[in-house]
Amino acid sequence: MQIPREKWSHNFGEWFDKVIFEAEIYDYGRYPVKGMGVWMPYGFKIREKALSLIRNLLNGTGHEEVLFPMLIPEDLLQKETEHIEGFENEVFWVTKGGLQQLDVKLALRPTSEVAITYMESLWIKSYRQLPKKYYQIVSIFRYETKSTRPLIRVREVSTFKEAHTIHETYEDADNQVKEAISIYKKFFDELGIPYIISERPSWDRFAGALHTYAFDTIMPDGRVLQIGTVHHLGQHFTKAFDYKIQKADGNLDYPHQTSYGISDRVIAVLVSINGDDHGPILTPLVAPIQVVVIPIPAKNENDTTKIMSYAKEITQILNENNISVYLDEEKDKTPGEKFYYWELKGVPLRIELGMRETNGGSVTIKRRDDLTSKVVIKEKMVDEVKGLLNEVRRSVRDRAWIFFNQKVKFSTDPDSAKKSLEEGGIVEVPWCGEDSCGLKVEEITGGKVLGYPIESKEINESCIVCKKPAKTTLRIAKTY
RNA sequence: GGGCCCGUAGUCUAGCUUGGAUUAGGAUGCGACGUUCGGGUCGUCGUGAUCCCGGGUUCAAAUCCCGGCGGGCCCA
Repeated sequence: MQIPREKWSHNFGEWFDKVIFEAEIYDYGRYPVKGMGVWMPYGFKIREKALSLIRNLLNGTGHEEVLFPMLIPEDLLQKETEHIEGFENEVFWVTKGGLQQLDVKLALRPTSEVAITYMESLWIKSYRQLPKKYYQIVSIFRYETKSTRPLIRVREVSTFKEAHTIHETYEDADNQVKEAISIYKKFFDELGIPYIISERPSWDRFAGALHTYAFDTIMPDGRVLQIGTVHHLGQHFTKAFDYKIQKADGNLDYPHQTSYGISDRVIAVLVSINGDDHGPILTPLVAPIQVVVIPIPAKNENDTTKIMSYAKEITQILNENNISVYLDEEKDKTPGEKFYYWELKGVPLRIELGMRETNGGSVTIKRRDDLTSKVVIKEKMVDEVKGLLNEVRRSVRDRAWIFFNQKVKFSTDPDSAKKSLEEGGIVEVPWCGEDSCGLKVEEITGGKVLGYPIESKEINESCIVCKKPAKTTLRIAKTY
């Protein structure tokens, strides 16, 4: 049996707000500052699992975790004019200390390029110290004025996983960009989040970047969400700081940098991507509880006592085998009520234990994703549970990719492109490579340009706007 | 950037147009007791609201007017 996905797909906004609130993931809209929410214990655990995955990936590739101050003085932020222009409308400022007006305003970091470049200029003087790869997981702030949304468009991104690297040459930085992309691929693959990677067009690059590559995914309602970005910064920031290093050949030159980051949105996607009308289905990798044990009381107290002690035994076995398990002993709730509750929490597997199982020395294991159940004897339970956790993980990931791939389409004329956009998802159109045509595409289709593939595709089509031979495809979508 | 809608217990909501007696009603949640328990059991009792904030009109404001704050939607 498949739980329907009506509300999930057709009424996604409501579904999402309800789920993160009722599943006690993120309390949004009640804390009295616009655009800021509270991570509740259950959500915090999901967040931690995702963070530990990215930490492992970054640590394993020579990145070192650091922690910079949250405040950046105005003069530092203004070192790089293009950069500040890209952000100036959305910076939060600290202007007072107590009753005193500050001489130098302090910005709540919107991102950390300038802060990190400044310190790098003090720490790193020679090519022999390069490459250097730093990262930090911190809050960043953006003064969004309207349409804030929980986890998706917030004023405080509370888990910005930002990496900053510095290199001797352009090529070294370019290779770092490739490594970053492969790290992010692994990250999203592990989490079972489908994505498409595009190079952002010139008018939509990160302020101060030579190249911006972005990971985008498609939400249940068909709108596209940016979930990760990788920037080749070139010498932009090091020049602004007039920061040179000694190169291998003895000359002094500005080092090259990259930066890349992933926001809270990854949690929004984790919760949404595998959902159905009963709630989310958390991939076992991030599920705070992988297995919930639900005892089914018997007709008489004596038997019920037996069932309860059997349930405890089962719970303990799973626990000892490193499976995160929770026994729902609540007496005043009926099993049915518990089923709904734990489905809303997205727990991937549940074990139902009644008189049948207790007498038979067996367990009934039910999958959250398709509600199929399996009865196995106690001795085989641990292997079976581990197998099923992997199975659920694989199966929700496949399902997510199928959903995603169905929503990526190709159009050669504006009308059908526009029509496809209305249906949601990403539309690829042939493009000559000119910015003017790219901007025109947004105008004639009503979509937003995501960018173009990193490896240009050979296509025998003519540009959707100017009809000259197309060099590549341009991806457009309705975005968040 | 332009336009529109909304704000009532923890949550959802009735009441607002036509101001006054509905004790601001209900559902859900929460607590207690009992009853149930292989997909949201039922009943009784209890708990819970500065009707977003400030000002104005009025004998009288949840209700009308103005401002603010907050939430949402559409267009660009």
